[in-house]
Amino acid sequence: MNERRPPKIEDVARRAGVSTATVSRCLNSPDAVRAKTRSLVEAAISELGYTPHFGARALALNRTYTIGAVIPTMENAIFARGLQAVQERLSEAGTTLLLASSGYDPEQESKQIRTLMQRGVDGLLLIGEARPASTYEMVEARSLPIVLVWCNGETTAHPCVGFDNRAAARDMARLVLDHGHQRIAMVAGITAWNDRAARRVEGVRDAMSAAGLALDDGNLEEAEYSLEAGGRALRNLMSRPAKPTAVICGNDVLAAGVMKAARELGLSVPEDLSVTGFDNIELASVLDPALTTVHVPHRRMGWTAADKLLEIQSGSGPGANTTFNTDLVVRGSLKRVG
Amino acid sequence: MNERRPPKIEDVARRAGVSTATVSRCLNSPDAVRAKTRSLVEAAISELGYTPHFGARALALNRTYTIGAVIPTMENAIFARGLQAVQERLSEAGTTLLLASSGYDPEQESKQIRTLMQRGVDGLLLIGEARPASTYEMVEARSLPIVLVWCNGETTAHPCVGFDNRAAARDMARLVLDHGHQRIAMVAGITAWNDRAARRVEGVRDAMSAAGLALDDGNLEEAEYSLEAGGRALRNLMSRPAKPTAVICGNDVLAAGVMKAARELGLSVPEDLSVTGFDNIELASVLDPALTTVHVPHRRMGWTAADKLLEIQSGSGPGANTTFNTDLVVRGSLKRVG
DNA sequence: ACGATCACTGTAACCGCTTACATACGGAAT
DNA sequence: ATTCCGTATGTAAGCGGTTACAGTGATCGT
Repeated sequence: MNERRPPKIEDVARRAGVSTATVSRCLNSPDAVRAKTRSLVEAAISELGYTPHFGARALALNRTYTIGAVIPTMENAIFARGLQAVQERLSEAGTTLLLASSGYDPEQESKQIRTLMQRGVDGLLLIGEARPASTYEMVEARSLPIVLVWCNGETTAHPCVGFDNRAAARDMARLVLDHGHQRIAMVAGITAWNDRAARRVEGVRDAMSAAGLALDDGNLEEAEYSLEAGGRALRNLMSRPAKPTAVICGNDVLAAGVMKAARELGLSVPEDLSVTGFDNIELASVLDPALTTVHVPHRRMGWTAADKLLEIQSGSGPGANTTFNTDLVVRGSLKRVG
Repeated sequence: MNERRPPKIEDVARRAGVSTATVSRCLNSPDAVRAKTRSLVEAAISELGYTPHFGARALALNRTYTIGAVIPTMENAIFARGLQAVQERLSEAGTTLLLASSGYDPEQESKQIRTLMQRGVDGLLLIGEARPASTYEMVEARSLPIVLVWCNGETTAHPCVGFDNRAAARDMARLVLDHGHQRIAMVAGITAWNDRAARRVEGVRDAMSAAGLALDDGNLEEAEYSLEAGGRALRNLMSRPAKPTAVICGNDVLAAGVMKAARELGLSVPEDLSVTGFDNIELASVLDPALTTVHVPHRRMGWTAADKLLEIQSGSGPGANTTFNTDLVVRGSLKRVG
């Protein structure tokens, strides 16, 4: 019943006995108005419960205090944690995060970016560097600030905050090799339009070639981001002549799927099969045996990305890329052989 | 370099040789304009790459085609999946989801709601029913449509889409009792301002009382939503005189923490200790043994909530609450005793 | 042939806020 | 006292859409 329209700046002005300009100034540059006037205005504001109209502000300023992010999926924990960090930082700066997801599909991603741009976001946060040139062009046409996360800028000039996926995967593969494994297979994420997955494959390949081993159709499986896909991949690998003694996975979820399938195949981990993951999500620590994986500093990545976005937005140049170090987390799923 | 300002409706009008009103009509009520004119305008629009200014639209219509949601946390999968579904449905209807998180803190939640309201969201989606009256009042003052999820409206008149947490927990407890357990403990989520957690405790208590058993300080632990907290809770329970043979957990994450801690304590699940969860997140199926838990139809809940929100928004009344059924998922972590 | 009716389209007011510019005022310098 | 200047405030023109209302032809009935 009580649906009276919300107060506007004019109502505040009238009540405080000043002009709308003064009210606006109280809100946007408080020092420009005398302390006495200001307290008058502030009283009126709180009595009326006034709050500026978002659309009107966006129109007048051509600025929304919103940054948009497109992540591959909300359903899995990897991005959620990083984004949570981004959000924390942004909200300290009075900026809101508008979140969309693409389902790992570059076309969907482009569509979502378009939507975000229509809503006038002040900046864009995207995962990884691999996407069609047309997508980048669309963003550049509006010269929107953009920051890429989870990558280190190997193939793009856009500012990046992330880590070296390739080096991290190489380290993990070396670790597995150091444990005496020779028949090593990899279950990777889908590498098409996913540079994180692709770099991880390259990293593993680097280390294996250096040891005189090959990673090829015979011992490499790509699988979408799910437990089931990981399981299928393992079954495929195990149906080949040279069964691996270790499986390096492109992420923890695939590794969990692999471990589950191994159990179903009657293989015990790590006695019959060593398994490693990537990301170090919570899941990794509750598996039995616990998963050997690569720890990625999600939260620091998120904070830094947010900071960088705010910087760029406020005019200062994008500055250098930020590349974090990753750490190997050695747990029970990896065993020495030979 | 190419930072020319985006085209406005006037540019389109000029190019198509019509007035801005006609362009606007082409966009908003296409039937009101002659087909020939329309194609002229549409051509101009696509040549210029015109896209309406969000803020201007919001100002003129006093409507943002945005609905806001506040969830306790993005970091865990339960809400992510439901929200993903909400988003899918909304985006089909041309509406965007603006997401915020409260960290399970009612004060934070209120703050986030305020922020969303300032941004002019057309509706609100909240988790659960328990929150300070002042929060509800704030929303009602602006007569904003609101839908609650994950609950069944026991304590509120607001429209709800969810399930009966109490009944589901009761079913689970009965199942455990039917397996012969007598010394049963519960590790619940924090129940303050969290009706889901509270109802689940009540449900377990219902079933136990009916069996002549008590759930009290001696065999009930509350723990925040994390593996570690679940582990701590189990250690507490196990340090008491009457060690339980089964632990019913308020959610899967706590259950995973309990199972991990059990392992560390040298207890094997389910031989020494049965464990059950709630939510049936992916995690439940990769645990070893797999977790007996309650399946909740997250996706359908999300879809339905989105539909209801759109309905209310478009004027039709809120209609009845929707209550989904839950299912017990029986897996290896629960064993018969006695 | 003429007015009535209908289907489109144009004009311009308005949505609520910001801000360039004009104005008013008080005090310091002359 | 007059001029000048800086500070605080007011006035009003946008920002880019939507839409009530007015206007314009074309069509139709008589």
